[in-house]
Amino acid sequence: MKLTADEVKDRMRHLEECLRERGIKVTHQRLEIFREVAQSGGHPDVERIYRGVRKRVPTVSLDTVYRTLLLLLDLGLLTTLGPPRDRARFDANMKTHHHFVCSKCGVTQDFYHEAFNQLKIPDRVQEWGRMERTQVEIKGTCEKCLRNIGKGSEKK
Amino acid sequence: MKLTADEVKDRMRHLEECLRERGIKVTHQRLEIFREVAQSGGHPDVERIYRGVRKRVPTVSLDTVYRTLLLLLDLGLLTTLGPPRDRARFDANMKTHHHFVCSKCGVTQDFYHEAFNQLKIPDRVQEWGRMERTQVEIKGTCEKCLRNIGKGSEKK
DNA sequence: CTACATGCAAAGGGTTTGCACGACA
DNA sequence: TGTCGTGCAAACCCTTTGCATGTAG
Repeated sequence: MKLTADEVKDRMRHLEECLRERGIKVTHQRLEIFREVAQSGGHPDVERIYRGVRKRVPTVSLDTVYRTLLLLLDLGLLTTLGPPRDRARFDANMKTHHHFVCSKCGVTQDFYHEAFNQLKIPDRVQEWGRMERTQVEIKGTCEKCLRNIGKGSEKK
Repeated sequence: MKLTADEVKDRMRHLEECLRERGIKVTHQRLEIFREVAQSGGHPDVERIYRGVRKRVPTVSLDTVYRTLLLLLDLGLLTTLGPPRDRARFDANMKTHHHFVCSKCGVTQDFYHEAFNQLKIPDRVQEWGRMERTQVEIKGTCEKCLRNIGKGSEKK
């Protein structure tokens, strides 16, 4: 579920704005790290983002990637799958979308589905805080893992 | 969202059945580790489960807790929040339920809501594998974190 | 009795932190 | 030019693994 080239450009502009507004410096590394997540389809983890960015910024360090991703999370420019922080996998797609997660191998597929975008949140839940995004998460076993059943562990 | 005492007993019986069926030994540790997750409300992580079990089985070791939780996942007796394995938080509540996750502090609240239990999965998604559970995940900011805004970081 | 499970300790990986150098504003 | 960001390396987790001992079946 890749963003288009134009969408990426928009998001980059938005990033620069956000940074300037808050007096946070616009560095080459921050731009490229964000670009890497925005361009990538899928839900890259830190390691994958690091490898991608290094192709364009060979001197970037792993801890800068960590620090930048946490910064982008705080700014609300990225989200994570599942609870934040812990071994996170990042997502720059802020359009409402939904997930199919394989409970064997953990692979996560995005999909769009209009009917899932308008779910009414129960009133008592509304009171727990400020609601920001509603996503449907379907857990199951992906085709690949189904084929592997009985052929030993496909984990990790 | 605690299970009742009776539900815990049922789940324990079910666990013993599952283990025996597969010729896996029913040990004191396995029973108590499962009980700990089943009894606990919330979504304990490994550390918390370890501390709880140690009150009743003081000699249990952390790696046994890890091994047992992975075993229980494989048997389908537990689930995790978000993708499996990575820094998992466990859930023994296999009834269909939904989550509100605070994107600041990561706190996760369960809720039941009948309308969310019967969502129709799009056909093209059905084809990706075997669908097992559909959950709605609402991300937002919890009351507590909203009150803390501007008072410095409330993270971690 | 035998195979499997456990506990211990050490190794392995991922993430965070402290500090001096370098780059944006 | 001053301040914030970066890179490096070491520290700090959390998780997994190897092996001898213990125990359920």
